[in-house]
Amino acid sequence: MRTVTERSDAVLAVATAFRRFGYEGASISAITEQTGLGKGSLYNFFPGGKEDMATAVLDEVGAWFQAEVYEPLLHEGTASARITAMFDAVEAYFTSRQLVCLFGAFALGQERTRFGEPIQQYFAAWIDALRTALHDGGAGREADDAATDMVSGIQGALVLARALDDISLFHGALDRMRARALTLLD
Amino acid sequence: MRTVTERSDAVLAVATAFRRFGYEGASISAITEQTGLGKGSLYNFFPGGKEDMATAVLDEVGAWFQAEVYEPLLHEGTASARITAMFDAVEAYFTSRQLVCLFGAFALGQERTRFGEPIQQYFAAWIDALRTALHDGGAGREADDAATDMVSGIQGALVLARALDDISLFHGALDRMRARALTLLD
DNA sequence: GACACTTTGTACCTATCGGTACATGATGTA
DNA sequence: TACATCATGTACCGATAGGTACAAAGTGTC
Repeated sequence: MRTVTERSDAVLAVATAFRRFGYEGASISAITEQTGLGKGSLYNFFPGGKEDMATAVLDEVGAWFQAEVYEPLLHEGTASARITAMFDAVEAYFTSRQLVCLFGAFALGQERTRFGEPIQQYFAAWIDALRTALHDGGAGREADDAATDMVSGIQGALVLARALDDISLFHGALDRMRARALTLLD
Repeated sequence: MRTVTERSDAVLAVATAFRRFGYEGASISAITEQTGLGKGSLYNFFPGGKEDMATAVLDEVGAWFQAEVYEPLLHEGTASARITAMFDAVEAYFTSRQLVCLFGAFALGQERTRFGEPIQQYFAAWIDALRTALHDGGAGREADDAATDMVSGIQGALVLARALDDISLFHGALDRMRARALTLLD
């Protein structure tokens, strides 16, 4: 029997493959095995091949962050509630995805050349939204540095937690950042 | 004319190739072009092939950090001088190496499986040495978290500075960490 | 149930992958 | 200067890379 898939499901499956193998390490046959999709399906959904797949994956992840992280940071509730919600969302997101941020991982390799624009956009939008929330909460001049430090701190925590294979390092680092954010407000 | 190289020079050249292309992205022919060494030389110096090259590179970098960062953190001068020296050394090191920490980059990809042990060793030794210096300087119970936060913070700053292609983000982040370290001492 | 359209598996292509073999050239030591 | 040792370039290998072509099978619409 032949199972039929839609593109949006394929994107999610391919994202998992990239998280596991990296961009260069994800050969088409590795993607095939990981996702259960044959070459026919992959090249049907992504006519541009591997680069097309990666673009679609980055788009999907970027859209998710836009809707679930950046937008809420700008609009809903008090500043401290918005910032707490950001940490909660991000913690749950990466915890369920092997502690891999594809944008961060791509930034460290030569993939940065190919996908520089979406990578830049992802981090710039994140820092911008967080800075706004911090500013709204009365963080004043510190908002700028604090926003970059927190986004950077999350990336560093992902690296270290993976390196030492200890997820509690990730949770601990986020807890301390949450606490620091709250002291900046009030 | 034939130019003759020694292994230690080859290791440094190969390291540059891995920084530029990543482990999976560094094909033998790419390494050949980047380093100027032919296959004959490469497989003479590194009989085990690519994995052998990476092991040698990680060994070299690990030894450099041991001698230039961890040891000084444990021995020479006052705690604040030792910690300042660490930040200076690390800042100069990564600035002159395209803002790539090979251990961090490998930790984010599937290379982690292959090189898990040296990766773990690198970060554990770093955190340990820094914690000791902070403790010596009177940081008390905070020394533990501060040490992991700083090592993690450096990794995050590398990611973010590369992602936004803005080296000043790296310098700025390190300046703030230096300042924070000093407030923990005294 | 006919028909257009999308999804899927398979066979096949060329280029490049990592790696080996080995003759030739350079180097240091006696 | 003879000789052992180490470094180097080149030719070659099978396996796999990413990608194409296309016929068969599913799916939605009327």
